[in-house]
This record gives sequence, structure tokens and C-alpha cells, in this order.
Amino acid sequence: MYERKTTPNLNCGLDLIGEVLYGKWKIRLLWFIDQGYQRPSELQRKIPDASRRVLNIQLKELEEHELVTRKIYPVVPPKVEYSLTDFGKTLIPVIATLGQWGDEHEDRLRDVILKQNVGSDLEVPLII
Amino acid sequence: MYERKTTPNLNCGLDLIGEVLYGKWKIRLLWFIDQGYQRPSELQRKIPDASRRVLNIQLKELEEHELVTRKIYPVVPPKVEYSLTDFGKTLIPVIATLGQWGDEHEDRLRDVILKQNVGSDLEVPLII
DNA sequence: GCAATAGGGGATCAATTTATCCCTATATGA
DNA sequence: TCATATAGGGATAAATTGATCCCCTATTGC
Repeated sequence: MYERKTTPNLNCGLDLIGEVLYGKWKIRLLWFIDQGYQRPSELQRKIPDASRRVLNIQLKELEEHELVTRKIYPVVPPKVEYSLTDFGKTLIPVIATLGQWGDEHEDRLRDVILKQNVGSDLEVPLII
Repeated sequence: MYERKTTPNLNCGLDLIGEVLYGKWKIRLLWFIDQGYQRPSELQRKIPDASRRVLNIQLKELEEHELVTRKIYPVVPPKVEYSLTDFGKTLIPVIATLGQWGDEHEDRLRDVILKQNVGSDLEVPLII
């Protein structure tokens, strides 16, 4: 596995939440697990842009950070179910806040993200 | 400059907010600008772990995403001031929510982040 | 026997992000 | 004359993250 070479900043709440939430698919994983999609294959279907591998890795990190738990049923073919821990559940309102802001400003965001400085006049200095 | 080779996902609000907020120092930059630290040198002092270079780059991205504006005063030595746009200001409560969650769970977060699986019993399967 | 199902992991490559190093400009003060 | 303050950028290296490819387990059904 990959071993970190720099030490994380853990000075304030923002640093701390960043440590557990960074990762391209983590927020979505937490969200869908909360919605009741608990099995790896269900999550993969909900997030088709991510590869199986990456989802597994990020789920494992969420587990190490005690945001989710993993139940293994000893059946064949194997069955696994992820659930939010109580700790993980406290993140749901936070995630909802993020998604809500994104939804509210959807059009504008799509605009500024896609324009990618095509002849923008950003560089006209605002001189006083 | 670096040119993106993959297209971003912009399906939902979470994707959208991710596009403008990802970047190691962006959230802090927005936060401190809102607190009144508007000049690049002030921001650098508030965020000593980031290099000058990276802050400049991330500030420019925030500007392209219309979250901050940049005023240039034609004086020597140069003076520049960043401010939140009205759009940027709408993010402050969202950021506050993030920081608050991190603060509330500070101890536990520090724990799970630092333990880094030292002889954890995570692997004892929970069999039913 | 062979494919399908369900979950997982190692090795490796590609993409992205962050950090480093060095260079520019101008006025002020020692 | 030289260091300092202020703001910025190019080139490049290092770190981190994500994606791909291929392989393994065991049972059921054809």
C-alpha cells in the first residue's frame, strides 16, 4: 500500500474533516449508504464512473475512520453490507448542506466550471 | 499551465461544489478572506504551510470560479486585495458547517486519523 | 467442464495536485 | 549600494490519487 510521506495538518476542524472526507467518491459513498444502498455491487451501480477497485479502497478508508462498518455474511456467493456508524450518521446533515448549496447554484456553477477562461476579461484590472 | 485530460462529473450538487472547493487550501482561503485577511501576504502568514506559489494558483482558480475578486492598486510596492463576491459569501455558512463538525468531533477525529491501523482488530469479521 | 455471481487484492500506469527553485519589477530605508 | 517588502510566474520535481489489468475464492445452474 501507499505510505504517506508528509504529515497531515490537523490544526482546526476544517483540517480534520478534510482528512476523512477527501477522496473523489467518499461523500457519495456515505450518501448512498445512508440511502440504503449497502452492498458493494449496489454502490458500484450507483457510481458507475468509479472503478470497483477505487470504491473498495475508499470504503476501507471510511471504515478505518469509523464512519462505516462492514458486515460479512458467510454465504456463497459472498454478501457484504456496509452501514453508517453513529459517528458516520452525524456527517449526513453536513453532506446535505454541501449538496444543497450545489443544487441551489447549479446553473451558475455549471457556467463557471465549464467556461474555462475562453476570452474572459478577468484580466482587465480593476483600478481605483 | 496544466490541462485537464478527463472531463469532470457534473451530475449533482455534490459534484458541482466539489469542483470549486477541491484544492488543499481553498476553503481556508475563502474563510480568511471573509475574516478580513485580504492581501496575499496576510493570507500567506495565516497559512504558513502553503507555499506562496500554490496560494496564488488557488486564488486564481477561486477568481475564475467567481467566488472572489481581485483588486489591484497601482502603487509601489504593489498592493492587491481579494474580496468575496456575493456568490462567494453564500459559501461561508457551508464552510462554517464543515468546520463546526470537525471541531465538535475533534478528539475522535484526531484518534482515527492518527491511529493508521496499528494492530487494529478491524479485520475480525463480524459474522452473523 | 464452463460461465455467472459476488467480493476482493496486487502490480502498475496515468492523471492530478502540491512543492521547490529561481527570476522579474520598483521604491524605501540603512 | 544593498537588503526589504510586495506581488507574480515559469520550469520542474515530488507526492498523491485514481484507473487498468489481471488474478483468486466457492457455489449454482446449464
